[in-house]
Amino acid sequence: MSLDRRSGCPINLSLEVFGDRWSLIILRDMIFGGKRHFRELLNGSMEGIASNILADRLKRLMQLGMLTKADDPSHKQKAIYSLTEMAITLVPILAHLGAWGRVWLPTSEELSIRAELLEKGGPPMWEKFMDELRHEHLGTPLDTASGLSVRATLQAAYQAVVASKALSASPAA
Amino acid sequence: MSLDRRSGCPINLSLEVFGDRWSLIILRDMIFGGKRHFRELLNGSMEGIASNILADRLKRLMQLGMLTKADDPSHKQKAIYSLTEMAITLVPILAHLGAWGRVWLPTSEELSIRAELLEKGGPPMWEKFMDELRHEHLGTPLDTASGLSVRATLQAAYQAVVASKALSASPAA
DNA sequence: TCATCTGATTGCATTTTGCAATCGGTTGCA
DNA sequence: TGCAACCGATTGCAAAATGCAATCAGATGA
Repeated sequence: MSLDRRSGCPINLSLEVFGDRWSLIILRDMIFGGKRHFRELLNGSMEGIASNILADRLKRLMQLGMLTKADDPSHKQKAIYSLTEMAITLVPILAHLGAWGRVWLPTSEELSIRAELLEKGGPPMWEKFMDELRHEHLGTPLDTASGLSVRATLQAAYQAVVASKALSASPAA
Repeated sequence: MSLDRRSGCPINLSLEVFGDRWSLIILRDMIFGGKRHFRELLNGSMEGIASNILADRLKRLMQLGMLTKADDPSHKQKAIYSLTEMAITLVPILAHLGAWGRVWLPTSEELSIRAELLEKGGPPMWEKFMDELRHEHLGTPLDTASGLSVRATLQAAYQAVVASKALSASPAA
């Protein structure tokens, strides 16, 4: 996990940033899950990252300029991690990645509904989402004043699928 | 490099397919470089992959359904690797990845011109490119009969930058 | 007071990687 | 016919990365 710089190829350099098994997972949880704290990332992700790997990746992502860290005013020990613009602009890549995975890989229905929605929303939805992330993480004003946030919309769709699956599994209570 | 299936999340599953340092590099060289043989991939890529890693990744990508392998009729020992539709549909992801890397990472000018062109071309150019790849690798007919192939276009742009840089480096012969 | 939670760190076994040398078979050329 | 060059790999080995569990000191809440 060093900074080789094997070549100046854009694809290669991108891979050197997040071409490992965990960096993008962490960013995914921050972007789509709204996770900001070490413990949230440690326990919250389904994949179960180890704490030493998480610490290493957070440090690395900060060195690379993808994250910043700040003290949480509400708790002297708590650190808040924020996405930088560099990380926020990964949203279209994550959207494509999710769309591709949904088509070609054995994704679970609950988890792929969000990828489907994000794909259907297209660039306008991605832009709106990035604006919301900038507001959350960089403190920029939200110019588009619209009701439900993209994250909440995606989460609601997920909950709906989970609920409907639970219902069909046990039709009567 | 096993097939964990840590979770059914589309992004996670995608990462389990090409979330390592070499798989996407190999696919990049096949897609953009037109490489089809083991030796071409071994010696052709700037990053210098080791032969055992290359062999391992080719095997793995075949198991995952991203590549197929066939005998080269012209040479009893030669194997030809082909992209499957699953791999060809990575083109938009590679385009986005290149575009992102070009903005945020210290890419070399020669190598980033292709990413820039591919980004500017947008989905229509990607579709044309994918059609050409299907023709090369899957034998499907080329419905759009247009002059220069996308790969040749990108390559020409690359050569032009290389030539202009060489000129400005040594103005007179 | 004291259990719990905070962001980590340490030690250790396992796995993956990178590198160089090598393999048996094929080909093209003299 | 000889032989160097090339074909797609394979092997051995050292170094690095990973996964896992235990642990840390300080802060917090009851």
